[in-house]
Amino acid sequence: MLKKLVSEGIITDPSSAKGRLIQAAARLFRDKGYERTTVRDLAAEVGILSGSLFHHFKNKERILRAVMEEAILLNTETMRAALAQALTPEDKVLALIKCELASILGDTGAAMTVLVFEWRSLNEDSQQHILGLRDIYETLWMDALKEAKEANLVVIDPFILRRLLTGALSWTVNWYEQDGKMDLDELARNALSLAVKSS
Amino acid sequence: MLKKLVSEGIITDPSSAKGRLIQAAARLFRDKGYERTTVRDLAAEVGILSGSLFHHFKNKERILRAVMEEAILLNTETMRAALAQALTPEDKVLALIKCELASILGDTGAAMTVLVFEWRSLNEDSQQHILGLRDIYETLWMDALKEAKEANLVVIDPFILRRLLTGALSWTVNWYEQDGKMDLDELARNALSLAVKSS
DNA sequence: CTTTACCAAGCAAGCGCTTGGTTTGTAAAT
DNA sequence: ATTTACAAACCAAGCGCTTGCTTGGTAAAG
Repeated sequence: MLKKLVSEGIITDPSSAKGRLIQAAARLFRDKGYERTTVRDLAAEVGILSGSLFHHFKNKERILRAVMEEAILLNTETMRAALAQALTPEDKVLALIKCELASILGDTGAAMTVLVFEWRSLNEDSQQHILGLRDIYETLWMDALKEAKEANLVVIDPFILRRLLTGALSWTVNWYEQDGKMDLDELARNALSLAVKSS
Repeated sequence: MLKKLVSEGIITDPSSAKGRLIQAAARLFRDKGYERTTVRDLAAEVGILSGSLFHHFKNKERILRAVMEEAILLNTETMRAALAQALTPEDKVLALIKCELASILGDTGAAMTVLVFEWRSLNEDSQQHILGLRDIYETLWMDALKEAKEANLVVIDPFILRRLLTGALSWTVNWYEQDGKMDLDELARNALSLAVKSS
């Protein structure tokens, strides 16, 4: 999945200098916040001087944008693949919940957290750009929830449900412990029980 | 409610210079973020020079702390008052949901948003201090949810449920429109339907 | 011999905060 | 009623530091 996207030029190779920079930026932006992270912090993390950053990105904000963009693109593809395996409407919703939790709590977690918490630091153009990518992602969700609604699995309006779910799932980053007693699948089932009536 | 807390010295009078400063800070911190808001922005908003801020607060971080502290104190009292009126376990949960939504989407919304999004900008001491105030607030929630669980209104573990709900409700600040077709009560009922089985 | 990736040095602007002094509000003393 | 005393609120100026970013040049790779 990742390899395919890299070879297609959609996502930067994580082993390249630029790719390592994006990953380091995701971690730093999550841990210290975008504003509190200096270009010197960023450069030190990948072993270069601060001025050299601007060979790869024209300014600091573009680094933030790249972090967010690659996270969305990767997770949209992951979700599409998972949906292809799911059969029933309930399976699809569960698959989406699992994917979203995995993206938030797994490898791309730093970038996803940045996507949620550092939105304001993007300029108008970048916000518009990322918003476009998010629309694709959100369409996958809405299609699945509408289908669940038609199957009477869901009582609330799908739009409202999606938004309440977005909050509930995003927030897990603030409390869920990867090594605790509850594994990701159980968390996903708990979240599903909020959304659907049966099961 | 507010008057009582002001007269008891728990909350700063919003019409005083310091009070207006706290309210302006809440708005600016929400709209631009804490780091992006300068002490000059802050001072201009209340019509003084930047240096004069430090007569009221010893540093910028203390302003952030005051914003958060007063929001929690006020909303804890509001919740306590609402709980006193609720009879059944389901009523209590609905009352808490309404209170939390009102605090996020109403007058104290700016401060509550800051509380969620600017946590990292507090120093260690302040985080500890605010955490203590949050514990009181959260205890009210946990008592109500445990009661609902015992009454078989709730299937999930109350701790997990509270955390999923926290996210779902906090997130409303990013999409709910005050003047849209759905009023706060209907939103609250939708949120309740996530949490409890009946109704 | 051109392109890519970096370094070395530093600039201009903006930041939080300090300092010393002036105004304003308040209340007791005359 | 006027004066005296004092603290609270604010101004004017600017210091020391950090910030994102630029510039001109070098090393290495193909």
